[in-house]
Amino acid sequence: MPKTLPLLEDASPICCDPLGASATLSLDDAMALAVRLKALADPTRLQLLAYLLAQPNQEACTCDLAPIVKLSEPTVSHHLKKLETSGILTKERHGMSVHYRVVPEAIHAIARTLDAGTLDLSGVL
Amino acid sequence: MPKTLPLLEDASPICCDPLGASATLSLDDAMALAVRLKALADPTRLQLLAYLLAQPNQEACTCDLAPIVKLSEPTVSHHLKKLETSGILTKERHGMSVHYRVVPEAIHAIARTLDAGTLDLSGVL
DNA sequence: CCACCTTCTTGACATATATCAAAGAGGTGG
DNA sequence: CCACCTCTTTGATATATGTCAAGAAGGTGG
Repeated sequence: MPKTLPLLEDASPICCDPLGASATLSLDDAMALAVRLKALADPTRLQLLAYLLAQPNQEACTCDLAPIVKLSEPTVSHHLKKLETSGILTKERHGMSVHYRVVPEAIHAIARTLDAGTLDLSGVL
Repeated sequence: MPKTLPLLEDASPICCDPLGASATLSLDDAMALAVRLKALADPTRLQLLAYLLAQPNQEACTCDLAPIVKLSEPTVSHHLKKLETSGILTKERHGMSVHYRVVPEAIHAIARTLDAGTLDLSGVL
């Protein structure tokens, strides 16, 4: 008999109803959205993205992007890869250099999900 | 004489113009936006937020939120604090319990910044 | 094939983050 | 004041992430 009043042995706090109902956002969906937001949630990547958005065709090569953020090229390459694998950029070889281009729909889809008021994921997955 | 052809000793790659011009997004601005996006970029916090958004007044107490994500209360408290210090939630004591409430304008401002096409920060800072 | 340019991968390291158990802080009610 | 409830802080730990140097990979041009 460890406690003075066992009361509800298992759990169930008193302050509020269980209502463990609707998870509203499954863990899978939450992780999928989090991956995309994580890709954006870094100052370096935001600077790279802002630069790309400001270019005529929203594209640039790595050698243009590295000086912008004043980091080593391997580091910039790492960031660009993260943006690419999240679907925010596409990459394309042009001769020796590689051009990264913005995928505006990807950013739009994330913005719309946030603005929907319910974190609805339709259109993002 | 380490190299066969020194050429351009300092730097300046050949592939593209320097054009180191417009940074388009200052490091300060990029960090400010990154802090807000980082607050959202976690599956647990997205689930908490989705639950709050689905509540009548977009608010709930910690004891409601912990069972939703199946994590310990200290951990949930940590996540809620991160959302609060990013301006995405507000907190308010009601007797023994603490109620967290969504600040829709904060989420809206982030969504608008992403959707603007230039990562313009007006309205977010 | 060789020298060179651009980009990427690997390995190493420091920092940041998510998580929990234990203890503290704030509040209610006998 | 004391027992209890709710929530947060602290300390510890494991994992993830950002960064660079060094070297590899892909491509161009003599």
